[in-house]
Amino acid sequence: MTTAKARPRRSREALAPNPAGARDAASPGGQADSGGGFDAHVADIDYGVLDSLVGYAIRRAQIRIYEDFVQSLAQWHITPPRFSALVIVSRNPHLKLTELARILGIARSGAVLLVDALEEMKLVARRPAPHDRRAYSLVLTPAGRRTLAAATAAVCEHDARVAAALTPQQQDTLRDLLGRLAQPAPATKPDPAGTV
Amino acid sequence: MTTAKARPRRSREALAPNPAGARDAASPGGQADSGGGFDAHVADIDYGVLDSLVGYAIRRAQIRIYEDFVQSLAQWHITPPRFSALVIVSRNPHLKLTELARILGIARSGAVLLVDALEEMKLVARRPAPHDRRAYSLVLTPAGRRTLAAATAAVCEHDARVAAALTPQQQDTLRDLLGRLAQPAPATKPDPAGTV
DNA sequence: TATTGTTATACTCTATAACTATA
DNA sequence: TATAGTTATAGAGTATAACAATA
Repeated sequence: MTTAKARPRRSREALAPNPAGARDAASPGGQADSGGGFDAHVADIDYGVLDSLVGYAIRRAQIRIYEDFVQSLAQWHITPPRFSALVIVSRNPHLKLTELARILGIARSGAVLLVDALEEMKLVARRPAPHDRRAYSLVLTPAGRRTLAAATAAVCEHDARVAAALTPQQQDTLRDLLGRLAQPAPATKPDPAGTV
Repeated sequence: MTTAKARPRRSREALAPNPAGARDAASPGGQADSGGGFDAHVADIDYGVLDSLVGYAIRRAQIRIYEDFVQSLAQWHITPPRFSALVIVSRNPHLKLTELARILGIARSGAVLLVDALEEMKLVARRPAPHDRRAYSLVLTPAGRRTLAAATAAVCEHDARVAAALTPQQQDTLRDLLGRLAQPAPATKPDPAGTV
C-alpha cells in the first residue's frame, strides 16, 4: 500500500512558530542519520540568497563552533551555557540568581535550573545573601574553581583550533566586526529626520 | 518557612549535557522576565575569557540577529529553518526529503516535520518522485513562490538592517572570515612536532 | 505592592530507534 | 540487504504564569 502517500498528515507544530520555546537551536551535527558533521556547502546545491546573508554566514560558523565546543567540554559535562555561567560567577562573585539570569539573557526560571545543575555537580554553591533573606549569593566551590580552570584551558584550545583558519590579526578584526553587530542597533525605524 | 533554602533539590537535567537534544538554542530575548532584549555587555560585569573568545563573539551576534530575524518574518510564520528550507527547495527543485535533511544538516525525521509544516502552510508540495515510488519530489507551490519572494525581501531588509553597523566592505570581510571558520578544519590532529 | 527564588506547565527543536513500503 | 518516508519517544533548552517568603 501507499507507503506514506495516502496518510492524513496531522498538525504537530503547524502554525505556531514563535510563541515560545527555544529561539534557535543552531546546531545539527553528528546525528546517526546525516553522516557526520554539518556540510556548510553541499556539492551541486544552490544556496540562493542564503550565501549573501551575513546572518546565514554567522549561523554556519556558529554551528561548526558549537559542535567543537561541546566535544571539547564533554568530559566535564559542561555545555556552553554552563561554561558562561561558571565564568560569570567566577569573575563576579555573590551575584543573585536574578542578576545571573539577566546577564545570561535567560528567564529566572532558567537560571534556577542552570544553577541547580551546577550545584549538583558541586561546582557552584548558593550562599545566603547578606542583607536579603530572600536571595542567594552565588559562589564557586573550590572544585568549581579547579574545574573552571581546566575547562577554560580546554575552551581556549578549542577556540584557538577553530579560529586557526584565521591569522591573529584577522581574529581581532572578526571579533571587532561581530562586536558591532551585537550592539542594540540605533533604532528600529530608519527615521527620516533624525533619531527617534 | 525557609523560602527556598531547605528544600531537596532534585535532578531535573543534572548530569546529562550532550547525549541529544537541541545543540544550541542561541537566543534569549524578549522574555517577560529579563526586561527586553539581550544585553551583550551588562554594566559593571566582568566577562572574563568570554570577551576574548571568537566563539562567544559569534554567539552574541547570533543571538541579536536571530531575534531580529524572527520578528521580521513573524507575520508569515516563517522561522529560520523554514526559510532555509524554502530557499533550498526553491533553488533546487525535486529534492528528496533525505537530501533536504542532509543539506540542512538535520535528521530525516526532522525534515519530515519541517516539510509537514510547510505543506500545511501550502508553501511546499510533495510530489511523487519519477523513478522511485518510495520517495517524494519536493517543490514549491505557486503560493510558496509568492510567499518566499516576500519573505526573501523581508529577510534582506532584516539582514541589511542588522549589518548596517558595518560598511559594505566590512560586511564582505565579515562574510569572508566567517566562511573560513565554517570550513571543516584541515584536520583534528595536524601537529607533527608542535602544539597540543 | 514589588521582588526573589521556585515550581508547574507547555512549547520548539532535535535525535534515536523501530517500522512499512519499496529498491 | 539497503533505502525513503514515517512514527513514536525522549531529551535539552527556554518561556510563561502562579506561588510563598521576604522586602
